[in-house]
Amino acid sequence: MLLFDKIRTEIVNALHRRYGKTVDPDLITVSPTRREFTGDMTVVIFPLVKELRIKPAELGPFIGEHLVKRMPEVESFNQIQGFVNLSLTIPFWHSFLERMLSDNRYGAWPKNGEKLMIEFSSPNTNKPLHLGHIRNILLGWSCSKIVEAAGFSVVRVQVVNDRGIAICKSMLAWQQFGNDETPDSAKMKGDHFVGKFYVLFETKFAEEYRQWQETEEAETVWKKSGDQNDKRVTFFKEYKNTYFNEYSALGRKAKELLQKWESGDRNTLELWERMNTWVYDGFEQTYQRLGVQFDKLYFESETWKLGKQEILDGVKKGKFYEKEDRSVWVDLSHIDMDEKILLRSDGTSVYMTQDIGTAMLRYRDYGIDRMVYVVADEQNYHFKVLFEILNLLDEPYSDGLHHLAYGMVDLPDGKMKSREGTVVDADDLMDEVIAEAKKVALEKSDISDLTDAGQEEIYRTIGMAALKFFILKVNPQKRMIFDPGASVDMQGQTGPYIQNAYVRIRSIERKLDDNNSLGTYSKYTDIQECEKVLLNQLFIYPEVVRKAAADYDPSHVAGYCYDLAKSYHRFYHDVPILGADVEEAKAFRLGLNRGVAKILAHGMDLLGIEMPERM
RNA sequence: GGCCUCAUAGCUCAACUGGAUAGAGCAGCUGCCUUCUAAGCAGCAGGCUUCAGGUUCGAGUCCUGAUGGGGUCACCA
Repeated sequence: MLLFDKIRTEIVNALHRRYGKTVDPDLITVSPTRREFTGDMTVVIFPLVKELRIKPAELGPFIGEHLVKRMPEVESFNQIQGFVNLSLTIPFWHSFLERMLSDNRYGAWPKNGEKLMIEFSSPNTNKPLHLGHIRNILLGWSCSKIVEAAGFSVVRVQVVNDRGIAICKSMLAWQQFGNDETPDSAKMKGDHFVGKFYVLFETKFAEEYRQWQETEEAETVWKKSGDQNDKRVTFFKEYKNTYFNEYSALGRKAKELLQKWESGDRNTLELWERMNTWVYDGFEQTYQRLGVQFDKLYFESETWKLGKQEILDGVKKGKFYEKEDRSVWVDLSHIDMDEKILLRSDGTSVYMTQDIGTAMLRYRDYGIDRMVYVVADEQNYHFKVLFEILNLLDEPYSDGLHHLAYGMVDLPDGKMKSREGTVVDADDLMDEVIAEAKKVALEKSDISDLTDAGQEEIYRTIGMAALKFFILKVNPQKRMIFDPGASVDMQGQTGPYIQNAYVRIRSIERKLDDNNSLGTYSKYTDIQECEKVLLNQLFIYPEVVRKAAADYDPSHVAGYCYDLAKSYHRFYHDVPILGADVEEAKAFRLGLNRGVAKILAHGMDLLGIEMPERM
């Protein structure tokens, strides 16, 4: 922020002139003054004390007096130990408010000329989206908005995992037990419909496996395993994968389908396309309800063969090496990492191969400077390796790679497990929060003069705000516990609480006369504590955006919006706005009113949350 | 077991990246609606920041170790 930098520069110059030493501006921390002290900006001078070997009792007054003298914005200062608190002048705050009200881009930073691609969502096409995806999608979307506000051009993409054994399982189950049913005939959302067959496959397979365990063949396998320390049940639990690959009839058929798909069998491809289309229809509805869009979809069915050529080129350049069995590896032991396989001995690709190819393809498509992957933290190592490899290959964007790793979402009683049916479905969840919002609204609010559609729209807005805010307020890195009960809370540190502040503002605005002018407040000097707090917070906003973008962390914005709303509620409670005793106070408070509304709406938009006019 | 990561009020989360007396919400208890939307405001209570050392003017934050969660160590994705 400009003022912060100005203060730092002034101090550096003054110290240089007085003591003949040039100090690093980064040594000087300038931050908003904590509420319990008087002042607006605080300079921490401890580091300077150390550097210059001058007592705080001498250095503090010197810096304070200098800033008061040299900066017209600085009115006075006080010092407590190593903290110099600066108070800014009232004209400064007046002109700030005027500036932020008239600047319709306030909060956003100028274009920085860089292009950033962000990948999020990236679902499999065999199951509907669940709570884990929701965290991913909300994070991805919000980050994309935040970095956009911080000056980047943004490309939003997802990689759709539309191939592989999983979708083949759904296809097989549909062929065998589907009776030509379709989402229409079953009156189901497409993704749920396909997911139903995936589950059906797993059920049938589990049944088959259980029966097989009674056979002599199974008995022989068990005895041969030699691992008699384990219990029989434990053994077969772990043996499941091997069974699928070597003995299971269903497993064999599913793998046959996969082979047919890979060899381009027409019937298989048709079915595959048909079922995937159902799934996309379903996903699209979910994305729309979540309010997110993508600029480009990359499909694994199109990218899975990419990367192989680059790997072979890399071998020629000596970046990778081939083992005796012709598999290709990269050696990262020089940076304390393992060897990693890049091509199988039969020459086929692995996940890493494909990711390398996809990265290159994206660069060709868009010429990006930065690439952000929103993927759960269980894949930390994978991305570490991927980035090292792209680095090794001297890819032009390799300095701008970032894995936005977020923690998994747990339920109050533990992990979500599909096997135990504890997975929280995305669509159900949205239905629930909206229903809850409606319930609460029917108790507390009076919007009955609106049309039914208008009312429903408000319930939707409030419910979605509760859900989104509940998820985004948590630091992405951290594992979070999702308590369904708490997620529909509408009081306290919640989305609806913030919306309520906005609605109060809008209600006041509506009561204003048609001439939208606020009146002049330049004579208003008796700024109240609760007003000062709002000014300070509005002033900080661009810095919050910058920091959230630098950290790829929407929780900074969420926390900020909550704090601002809280300060507003207090302001609203403590001072009359329309009924202010003097004209300039009314004008000033209306200005604050409007400024807060503007920033709340802007900040919440960065979180992908809409603001209602009434609630 | 190796590596990575997390641990803050009963619960869910903050703490401007090393700064002032660690803050919010929920849950519990008290007050405040004839006045701009009470989905609000104010107050009470709740803490040896998991433990033990270290670094320095100063540590929830950095270093070492311990304990306890989670992740990852596939020619799976």
